[in-house]
Amino acid sequence: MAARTGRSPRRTESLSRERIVEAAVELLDSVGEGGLTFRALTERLATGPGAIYWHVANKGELLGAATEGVVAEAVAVKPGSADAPREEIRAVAFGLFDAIAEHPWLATQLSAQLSRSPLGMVTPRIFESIGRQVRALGVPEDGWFAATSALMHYILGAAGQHAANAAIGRDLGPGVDRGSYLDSVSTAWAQLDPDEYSFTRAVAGRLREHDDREQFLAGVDFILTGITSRGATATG
Amino acid sequence: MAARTGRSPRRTESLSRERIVEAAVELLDSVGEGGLTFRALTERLATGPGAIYWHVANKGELLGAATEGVVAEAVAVKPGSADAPREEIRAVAFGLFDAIAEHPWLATQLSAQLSRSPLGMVTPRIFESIGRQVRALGVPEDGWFAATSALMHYILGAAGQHAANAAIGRDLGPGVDRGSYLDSVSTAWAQLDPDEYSFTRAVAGRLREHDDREQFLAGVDFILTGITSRGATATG
DNA sequence: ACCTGAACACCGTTCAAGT
DNA sequence: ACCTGAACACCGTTCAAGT
Repeated sequence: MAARTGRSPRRTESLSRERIVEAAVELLDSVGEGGLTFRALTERLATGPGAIYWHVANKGELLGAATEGVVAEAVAVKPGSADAPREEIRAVAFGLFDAIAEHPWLATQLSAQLSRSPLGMVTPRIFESIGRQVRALGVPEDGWFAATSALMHYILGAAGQHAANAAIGRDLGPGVDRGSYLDSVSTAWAQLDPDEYSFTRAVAGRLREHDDREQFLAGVDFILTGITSRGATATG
Repeated sequence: MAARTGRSPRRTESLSRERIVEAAVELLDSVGEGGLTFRALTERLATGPGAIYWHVANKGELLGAATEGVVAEAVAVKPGSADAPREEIRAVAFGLFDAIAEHPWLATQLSAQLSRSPLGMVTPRIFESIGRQVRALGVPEDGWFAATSALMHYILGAAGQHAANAAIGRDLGPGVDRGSYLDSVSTAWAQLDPDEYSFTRAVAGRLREHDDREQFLAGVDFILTGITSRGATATG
């Protein structure tokens, strides 16, 4: 039976960049962005900080590698599928949506990462998987760049914000479920100043009913409609 | 002439939450997100950390207040204007776009802030200014929430990513201008693997030519088209 | 009520020394 | 080539003490 303890201190495999990044992802997932420290990492890997710095330049690079790994997995095309382009774009969008929901730290990291290095591989990877479907959609070539950029920006932005909202709902403690959390926000919106917030008050009820994924998809579809509608590719 | 030195150590006005937030914004603008430390803040305000903690609970609250102040200014409706709703939405979008371009730290903070407190005033403020125009656009009531959310998500997401890109261009050092930076990214994209990145390679040239604001606006217009096209408000 | 400033726990990173 | 672990500079935050 010799049950393995969850976190045995002995380290059999030697350290590697791969193992370090893996541990970083686990740490990010389990304790959040603030929980990824070199102290926690050295403990988990049963080593010292110097050993980590031998494989990784600094914390930023480590976060970059963690982000790239998770994103690569998320946007990977499922081998069998050859859906219509619209469906493929929805699939890529949901792939990222779910990845961010599963790894909430991705949201922050993606915006940080896209900024730090468009020369890195994260942006091209996402851009490519969306762009291929835009092309397949029959968008004229001079509209490819604008269409793909708009989709990518929306998907990353919206997925990040939905994930952030979901994270609150999760961290409320055992007594509060998602429904009652949305209720409280909805109620707060309904009590805003009637002059300054007439619109927000009017839709406060929708907040309670809305489905995150459905709403995320609605945005993707707005853009798809805009992209494929006649004349949409004209500039200016 | 008794010229006032830029940063005299004597502090005439007494400390206040307002002055602290103001100094935080200045610090964020001038030295970036990493530059906002309580050390730097105490020096600038000629005081001790305890004094700041008397007015502000912690660093998170300080960042929240800085964000809210700048956003409020950005989305404020210009009194004279009564443009068509489409133009108003473009104006709100550009207001946020420019605010983020001017205060790059806003991008990170907005996603952090929207997440931490939809009960706060940042989200409703943006939501309201966009939503009023959506209503004026004649979108049927059951589509208001989805349309406004999609626009808000796109605007915040895309503006943040454009600003991040712009920030790189800015930080390249005196020798490198924006044009040659885009050239280098464009060249890197053109050299990606032809099988894995056929689309990205094909549009690499567009990267060099593209105008950030124009492209940002194109995305807004895609969504506006999607929102106002027949049947767009039908759910799932 | 408002401010001072030393002190605390913790962080990322370095580096001489080991194998 | 790869790892150890003490040490360094810096961070956010606290709190007894002053006015």
